[in-house]
Amino acid sequence: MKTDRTYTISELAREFDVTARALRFYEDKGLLTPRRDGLNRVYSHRDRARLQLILRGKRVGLSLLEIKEILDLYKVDQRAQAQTALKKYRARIVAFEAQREDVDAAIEMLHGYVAQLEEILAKPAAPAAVGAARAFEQEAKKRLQDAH
Amino acid sequence: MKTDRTYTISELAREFDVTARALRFYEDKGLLTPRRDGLNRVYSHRDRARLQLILRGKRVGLSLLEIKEILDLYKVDQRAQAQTALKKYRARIVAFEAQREDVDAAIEMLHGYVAQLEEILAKPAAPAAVGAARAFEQEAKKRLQDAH
DNA sequence: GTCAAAGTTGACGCTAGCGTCAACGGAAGC
DNA sequence: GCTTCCGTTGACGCTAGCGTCAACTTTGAC
Repeated sequence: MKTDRTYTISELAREFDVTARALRFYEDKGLLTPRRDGLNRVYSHRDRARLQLILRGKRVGLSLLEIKEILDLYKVDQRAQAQTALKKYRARIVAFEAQREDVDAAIEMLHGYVAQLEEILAKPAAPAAVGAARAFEQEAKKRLQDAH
Repeated sequence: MKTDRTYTISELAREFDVTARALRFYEDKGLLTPRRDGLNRVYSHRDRARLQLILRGKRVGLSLLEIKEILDLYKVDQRAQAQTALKKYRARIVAFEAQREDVDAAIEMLHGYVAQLEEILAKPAAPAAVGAARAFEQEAKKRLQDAH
């Protein structure tokens, strides 16, 4: 596993579609600590992995501080700290599971909306009963409103 | 279904554990539009439902603008608009599914961390081989570090 | 009447998470 | 030499999402 490749700041920025400014910001906040070649930042394979975790954390709605906390729990090497780390991780898991439920609910809701819109669009003013179609639309609209 | 009960601002605030300030803010941003009794806001059962959606949206990481967009798509009543609404909803569904994957991945990751921490804690300096236990801890620690 | 509780509308403040200069330093091509 | 990238460190700016007064009204209890 020769993963000793390194990256420049703009390489990483391009790869993950963030700006170099963001990477420096994460460093300021202690989330990344690339080595230096003179002044220039040199990102290792592990820095890259951390960045992935940071971005994933952001996508699921964590603040940079929360992400840092999670990453920092690795520094644990005493038993007492391991205990509290464990607690925190477990709490996070519970929170994430709740969030997954929210996401699932949102998806379901949107599927419902989509289905209703599809129904409406599937009725392009029926030739034999325009009035009936109109009535149906009104009804569908009402249901949409009521869902609100 | 007699759901014509109404709510005051502080009732809703308490129920959903947000501040009255937040509710007024959502109104400013056009996400809620309660009726008025003089100056006082009167929230209906539908306002309450909208609030639930707003908060759920926030929990899954949507901005207030995005939430408003989704809610506003209901106002659609022309076919052309229904088409674009449909597209937007579908795009949202795709985005949410990606987010669910992120959440699942995060949960899995944390489960991995927890398992490793539990292993460490399950080895309280074995009586017959303290040295070996120490070595194990070092190894476990190394693996944790490498995961980073 | 008056007193407290709950409501109202501004208006200003604050944090997070960067974007956007400004001013500068090598290194590489010509 | 000069220019052109790519990088650096400040420093200021900006938006979102409220928190927090301030100053006032309305309403019910007593």
